[in-house]
Amino acid sequence: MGESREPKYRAIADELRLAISSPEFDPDKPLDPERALSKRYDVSAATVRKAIALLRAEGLVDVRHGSGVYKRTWKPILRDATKRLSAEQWGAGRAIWDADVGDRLVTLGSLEVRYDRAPSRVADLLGAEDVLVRDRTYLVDYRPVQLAVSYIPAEVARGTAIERRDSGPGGTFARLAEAGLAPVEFTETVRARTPSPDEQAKLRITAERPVAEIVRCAFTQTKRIIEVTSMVLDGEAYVMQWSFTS
Amino acid sequence: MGESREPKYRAIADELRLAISSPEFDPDKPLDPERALSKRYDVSAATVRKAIALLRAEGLVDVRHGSGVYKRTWKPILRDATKRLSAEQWGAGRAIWDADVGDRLVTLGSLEVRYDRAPSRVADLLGAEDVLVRDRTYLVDYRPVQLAVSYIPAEVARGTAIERRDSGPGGTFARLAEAGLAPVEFTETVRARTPSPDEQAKLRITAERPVAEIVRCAFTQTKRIIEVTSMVLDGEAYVMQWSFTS
DNA sequence: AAGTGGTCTAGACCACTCA
DNA sequence: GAGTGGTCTAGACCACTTA
Repeated sequence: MGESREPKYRAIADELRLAISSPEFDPDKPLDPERALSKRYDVSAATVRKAIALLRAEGLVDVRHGSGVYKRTWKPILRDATKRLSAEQWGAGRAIWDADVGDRLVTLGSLEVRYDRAPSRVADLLGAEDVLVRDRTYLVDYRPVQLAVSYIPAEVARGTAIERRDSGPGGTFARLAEAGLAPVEFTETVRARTPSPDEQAKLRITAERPVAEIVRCAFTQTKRIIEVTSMVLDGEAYVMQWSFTS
Repeated sequence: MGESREPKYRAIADELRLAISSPEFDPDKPLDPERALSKRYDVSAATVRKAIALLRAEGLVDVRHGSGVYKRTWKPILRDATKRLSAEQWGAGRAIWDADVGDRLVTLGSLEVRYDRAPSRVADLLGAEDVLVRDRTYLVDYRPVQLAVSYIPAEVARGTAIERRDSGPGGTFARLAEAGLAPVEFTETVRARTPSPDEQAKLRITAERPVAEIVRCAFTQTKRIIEVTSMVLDGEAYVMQWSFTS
């Protein structure tokens, strides 16, 4: 009996998923520890671990080494790239996912500004090797959710507020506009992938959890790429949105 | 000696990653089998498996049960949502990733058309419970890379070519236009996440490999949502792109 | 100090592919 | 049938958190 085509670790993952999906499940209390689950389901510890690894990849639990496995409570952040364009008119109040609409406290975790050589791909896009690099991390509720690195040709940035940590009201784009190089068109290129070891450390996620990588090119009126930004977002933390006309 | 903060399975993954990254590595020949690697590195089979699981999540290898582990050779497909708008002018020839520009053979793997009840979220968006569902799978090189499910209010689709498997020249949108319901504005909402068991089976990927879920709402001139499509893309197979103005 | 998750071993047996 | 990956066991020891 027990048809059991499904591996044990998947069956256990299914049960745990169901258990924590209840709204009554207290997110401040850990799940039963691995050893207890191992006894309850009468399987080896390794099998329980595989089940938990699955839930972890799905973003349903946070694992704290030495402490326990906790239900993850997280409302994703809505990143609306084209908000200024049309979101209020077309998309408002019609969200598919239960996401916060940008009003959540997104804070700057760290910021480093330096002159450097651009990575070859970025250099190709910008048509410049020497660049100003603005490298930063964003936090929500003290949790890192996004890495962003911007590249601007050094000749453009030199002597402007762009090279200061605080680039002033309106930020980098406002300064570019003042220099007659206002970005008017943007292209965002996106991949869903697994994080590099470096990104895992900075975002404090495991190798199994997906991230979205967004590379944004900002074009001036003369179709010159004036700024390139590479962003890496914790996949579970964000919902991204774009609007466009046919 | 042997500082070795790095777990063995990561070190082995690093070595294998390096080995297959060589352009000379023959993608038609499998890597050395697990048992051989286990001997070579003097570790248990489980440790080798963990290393290979990592490469698999990164999309670097394809594992064929009973056959072996193969280097994955795959150029991602460029999905340019706003191509008609501006890609030729602004983005052309300036790609960050080495992607095929849509000319690759993307074929229909399966297509099912039926009338049904809409999932509650879709019903909310459409303002209709009874819908025509167009459910399809797309292949590239005989490999499933995308699942797409479209929902159109039943009252709109009934009696038009939309309810036929072949919806005619220009497809569904052309038929909607003929009915005076041309989609003119689109909102695409995107998440990077892990696939559900069903999606894993259909896309033939494992739970660790990320997918991108895109929900597209098509608006008519009167700001009515006339069509909702949910797409699930193999994250490693696609590069997505959007363009917009400030 | 006690309890948690993280890594690892040395096996066993099953499911699948391929010549 | 020989060889491959997939699941699983019953341990051991280490790293980290909490009190």
